Amino acid sequence: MGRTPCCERKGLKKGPWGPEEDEILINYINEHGHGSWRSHPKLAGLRRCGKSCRLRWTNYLRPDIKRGPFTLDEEKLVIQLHAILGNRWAAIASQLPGRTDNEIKNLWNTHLKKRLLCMGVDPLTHEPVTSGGPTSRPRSSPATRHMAQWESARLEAEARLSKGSLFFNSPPTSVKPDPDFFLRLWNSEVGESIRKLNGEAKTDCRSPISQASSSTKCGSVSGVTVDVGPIAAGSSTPKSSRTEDPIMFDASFSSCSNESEDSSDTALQLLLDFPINNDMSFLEDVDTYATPLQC
DNA sequence: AAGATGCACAACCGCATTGTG
DNA sequence: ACACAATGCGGTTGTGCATCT
Repeated sequence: MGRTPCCERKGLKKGPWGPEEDEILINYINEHGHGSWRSHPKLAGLRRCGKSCRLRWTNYLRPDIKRGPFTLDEEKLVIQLHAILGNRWAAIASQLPGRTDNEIKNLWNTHLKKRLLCMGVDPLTHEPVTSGGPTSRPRSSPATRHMAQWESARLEAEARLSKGSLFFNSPPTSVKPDPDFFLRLWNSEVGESIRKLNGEAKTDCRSPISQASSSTKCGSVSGVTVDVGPIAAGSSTPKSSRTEDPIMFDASFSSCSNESEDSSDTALQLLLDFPINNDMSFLEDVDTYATPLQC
């Protein structure tokens, strides 16, 4: 579809960026804004393609990027969001201020995936590994059980959402489950109010989201007010679904059947109940689970 | 000490999506 | 409605560094 070849012109530099190039790019963007990435390198005097400039800026040079290792809260959040969203790194990154999709992707591929495997949890499905997988832990460890429980609720909810128009009023052709629903749910006032209720009832079992939101390290997840999107339109892409229409969401949410409510409640409840202080303690036990040799 | 191996991360590639005329 | 350009995104690769043998 009209894909434009990148770096097709001869003489464009590839590979690692040098400090001079970084400086040129930063100076140019500070002065002119990034504008059109395509015309950028030429105007800035860089022998790079626009795509390369954009990537360098968004993944490395942007001033709001948080460098340094991921905190435990951030890692927990990544795991939970991955269970909801799958490999949608940009969507996950949007919940972690200062972190880039590339960074999260790398974190997942180099650390978290292995650690989940060591825990006996399939990093793709977040289900327990059934056959003698690469785990030395009992398959029925609390973390495993809870993840399986969560996954089963999620799948159940997705199945119901996909077959029913009750939730989304989606066109008949749209049978794909919408994982964004959960993200929107997390970020919605509904989710927040339930989190609050949950927090009052069980202060020790707050979701990592709310925990992260109260943490100065992890930023402003709860600062997001309702961002629920056109559920009725059944859209599944983050960009197109961001219409910020809480009323529509509330209407859909409150008009759903008891069954659907049950499933979303179950899913949300599991999110809220996620045992961050206990069952996910494996994350803190880096020495035990970090290296494959010790699995 | 030197080579082999593994790991972490930056960058690239190519497809998908969105915007525009 | 269509074609094309621009941008976004996820998968993959390359490279430098650290650790191991």
